[in-house]
Amino acid sequence: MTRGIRAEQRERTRQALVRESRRLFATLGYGAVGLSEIVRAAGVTKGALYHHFSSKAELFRAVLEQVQEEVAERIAETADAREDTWEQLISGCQAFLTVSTDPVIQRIMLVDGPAVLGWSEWRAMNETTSGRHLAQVLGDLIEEGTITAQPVEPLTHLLSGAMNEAALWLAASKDPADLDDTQNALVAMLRALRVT
Amino acid sequence: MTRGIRAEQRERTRQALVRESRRLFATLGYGAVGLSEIVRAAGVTKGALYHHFSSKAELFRAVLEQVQEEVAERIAETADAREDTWEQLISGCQAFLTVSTDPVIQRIMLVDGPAVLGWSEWRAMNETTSGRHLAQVLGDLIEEGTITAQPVEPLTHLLSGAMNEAALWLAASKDPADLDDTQNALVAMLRALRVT
DNA sequence: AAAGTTCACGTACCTTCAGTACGTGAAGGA
DNA sequence: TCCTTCACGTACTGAAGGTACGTGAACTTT
Repeated sequence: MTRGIRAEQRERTRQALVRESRRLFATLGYGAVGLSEIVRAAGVTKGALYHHFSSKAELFRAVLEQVQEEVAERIAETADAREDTWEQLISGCQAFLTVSTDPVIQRIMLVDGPAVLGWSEWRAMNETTSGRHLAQVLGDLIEEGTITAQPVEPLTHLLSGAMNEAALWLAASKDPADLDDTQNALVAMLRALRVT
Repeated sequence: MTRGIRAEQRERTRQALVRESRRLFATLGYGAVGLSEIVRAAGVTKGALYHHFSSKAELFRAVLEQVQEEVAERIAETADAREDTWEQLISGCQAFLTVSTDPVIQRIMLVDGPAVLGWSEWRAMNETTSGRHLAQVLGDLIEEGTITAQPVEPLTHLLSGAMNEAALWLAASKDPADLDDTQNALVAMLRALRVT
């Protein structure tokens, strides 16, 4: 079956819009990028943009969704290589710190994301991607008795926030030893959760 | 000595601008508040606003500064009541979680702050207020041998980020037990830093 | 295959917003 | 008393996000 020449073209323009706006949002920040700049880079007009997205914020939302999925995939890839649940947690956290050092991911996912979409919506999106993996692993570890029985949600937010902030700092830091130091401190804190 | 009727009036308008914009930024968010709305609420015109602040972002910066100082003061108040350095850390962290639950502080300090001023500048401001207290106490604890010797900065960012995110979650949560659960989990993680 | 319908845009326009240029009148100094 | 300074107010501008409507090619129907 042919996919239809029209549907094909539609998908191409949509992808061009997402791709170019992702690049511009990442380098200049959401607020500093105008729609005219985006459509010029994508080779279309504002009419096309508003045919695909109902607002600038929703275009950003589409970009953020793409970024989130990429991050989640790369983390899951690393974590799922391990058999032991505990080691999945450790390697997953380390993978997050490594991946999130990318300035592109930083600006879109960690800085502009909450401000543009509002924190609660940003949280909800996170929950469906990389946040779910963390909560899942933590829940497994509690169930198998590796870490102390306790509510999962507070723990998830504490760790997620710690890693977000650490990633932002690491990206701006110059000393390459900082990454090691941070990972060591993080692992020490994680170990605190284990039953003795 | 008279302070001068002109300097007095100047201060009054400036404070009115900061006060009203703080209220509006907190309720609607930085992006959704227009300057016209602010000057109308403050009872002045845009000419006055731009006489005091060179841009909308710098007005926000003044507001954020005020909020940061208030938060830092309230935390220092709680922490300094304790003699033991370790207990200063614990009570300070708990105070932060309590204070930062205020939605006004949330939106300005944690959500819009990094996006409007950029993360690095936001970090720098934090460092001069509440962030300094945390780094100070952690440094003291390392020096007195209470917690394991390690670089202070990674630790500071991990904890700071953990508390920021937890505060945002707590403000949105409905179960009052969440606060206790979070504080327990946080204290458990802090205890992990102690030398055995 | 011809006529009708849908749809993926392009064009032109509107509204609102941050920011600026300049005027003004009262406060302060000489 | 005259001159200067300064804390605003007024009027305007450019650009931004968003909208109304037109159009031609792709699909559907008969």
